[in-house]
Amino acid sequence: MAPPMYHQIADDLREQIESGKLAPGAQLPTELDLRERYGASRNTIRDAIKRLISLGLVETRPGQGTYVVQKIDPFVTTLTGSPEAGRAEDSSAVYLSEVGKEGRRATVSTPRVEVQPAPAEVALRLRAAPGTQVVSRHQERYIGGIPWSLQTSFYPLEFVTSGKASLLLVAEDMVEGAVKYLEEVMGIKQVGYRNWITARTPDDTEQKFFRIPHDSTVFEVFRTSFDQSRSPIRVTVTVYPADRNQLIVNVGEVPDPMYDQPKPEQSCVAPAP
Amino acid sequence: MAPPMYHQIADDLREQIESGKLAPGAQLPTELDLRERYGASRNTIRDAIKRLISLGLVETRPGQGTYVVQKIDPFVTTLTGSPEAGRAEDSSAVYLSEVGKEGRRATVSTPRVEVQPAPAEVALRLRAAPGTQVVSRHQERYIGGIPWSLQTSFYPLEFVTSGKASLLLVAEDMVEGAVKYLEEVMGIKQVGYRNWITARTPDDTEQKFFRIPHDSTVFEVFRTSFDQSRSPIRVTVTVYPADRNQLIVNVGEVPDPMYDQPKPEQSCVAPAP
DNA sequence: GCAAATTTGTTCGTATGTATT
DNA sequence: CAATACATACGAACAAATTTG
Repeated sequence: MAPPMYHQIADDLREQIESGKLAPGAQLPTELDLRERYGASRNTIRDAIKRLISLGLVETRPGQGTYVVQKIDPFVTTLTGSPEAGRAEDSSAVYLSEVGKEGRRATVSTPRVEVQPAPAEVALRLRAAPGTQVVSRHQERYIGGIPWSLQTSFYPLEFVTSGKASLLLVAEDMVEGAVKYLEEVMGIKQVGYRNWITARTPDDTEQKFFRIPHDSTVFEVFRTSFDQSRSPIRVTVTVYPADRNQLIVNVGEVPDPMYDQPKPEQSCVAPAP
Repeated sequence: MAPPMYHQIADDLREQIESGKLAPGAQLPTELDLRERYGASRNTIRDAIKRLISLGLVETRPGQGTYVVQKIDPFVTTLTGSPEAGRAEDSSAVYLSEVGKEGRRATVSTPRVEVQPAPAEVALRLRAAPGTQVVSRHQERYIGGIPWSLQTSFYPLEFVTSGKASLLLVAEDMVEGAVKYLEEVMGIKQVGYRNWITARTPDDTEQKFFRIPHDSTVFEVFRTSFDQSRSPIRVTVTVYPADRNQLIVNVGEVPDPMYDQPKPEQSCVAPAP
């Protein structure tokens, strides 16, 4: 009934990491060293390391070695801004556990603007037929130089073909915010929005941009905005790598979230007795 | 620069699964069959299958074979109920994409009640010193017989030592809801709460209960409830396996979410040109 | 109920390729 | 270029779980 050897080796290394015996950033012994240390074959050692990778505890660098991951202070995004808010919700809502830390300002790439058929999940939320043409605005977002999220907003094509909101096609950041702009030129007022949160593995683009392994996890948040008549006016899809992002949802009256900023820890749900 | 063979094999099988050539529930050819089909060694075939597992496309059953996963209709939980609501928020907020489907009622185990030192993340949120004794109430929750979530609520021990809320120690489901009970016996009114959402890999208990692999993903939602004086009165930790759960956050006025219930699809963020 | 056949899980050894120093 | 370290791939053997005869 003994667990397999590569489990035991992984557990032993995990304990060393979590106890601090192997500090963040430190290099693990090479696979050949571990092979001797544990009296196992190299393949078995590699199986153990694969488990540590899937736990997010270590990373391997070809030609260099295996290293204990440096967990960065997570970015925390509040999803419940005021319904009228244009863009301030996102960037201003990023709290950092080390307050006043330098070099962590949010920056955004210039958007890539396209007219394309709406992906199925977007068409559904815009209540449009599958394949309907829409305007998409795609941006890469960083905090303190670290890849933070990938965001794409989709608008009905009528907004621009009607000639009223042609600025949506300009590949420049909308500093004032798209919500405010749409209200000014079209009289469309955002009265609410819904966030739909899922988790999945990253695609190739996301793996490269965030530099995360293929079997890691990303949050995918679909935000559908609605106007006075309860019609969808925009769908924004934001992808956050789960290893460096957390989400906050406030309901009713709550104190400032800086109160209870946790440190990275393990589970705290009581196990069975 | 060709991708390694186990990538190509995995991609080929993935295409067959996503095209429907290999239907959900169907058995893949055995490893020995695939070994001949692709002219690779068994270990290489197994590496390819491991990739499909991490994508959540297949599962292996020792002694039986490898099967295409049957994705169940996801459970969708709305995190933004009314601040005063006691328990109705959770169970009533589970929408199902196939409306009226039978056998999908939410059921809850009788709680396991303990007095224990607060885990670090809980103590922090209750603004108590680390290790402070708290009352914990732990429940297993199912929908239609399927393990849905594990929930543990933590209350300050003073609530019971003061003699006012001794029902918190009774190992029975609080049908009326704990929030309503606390208001009745202690005059504590919940005016708001905050959900703090993270993602991580499951621990042993969660792997067994949800029957998910060790490298899969769970949502961990910390809900801190606050009273009139902005003091925390309860911390509820809920763990949802990400393969069958999605979360909704409503802000402002939004239409009924049944409108845009998506089907399981892949990413819809436009890749780089 | 048991034995045999089937299928995946673990472990070893070895060789070669690729990335980094 | 050489040395080092991880990545890929092959072959083989036995163990453990499940189904079948």
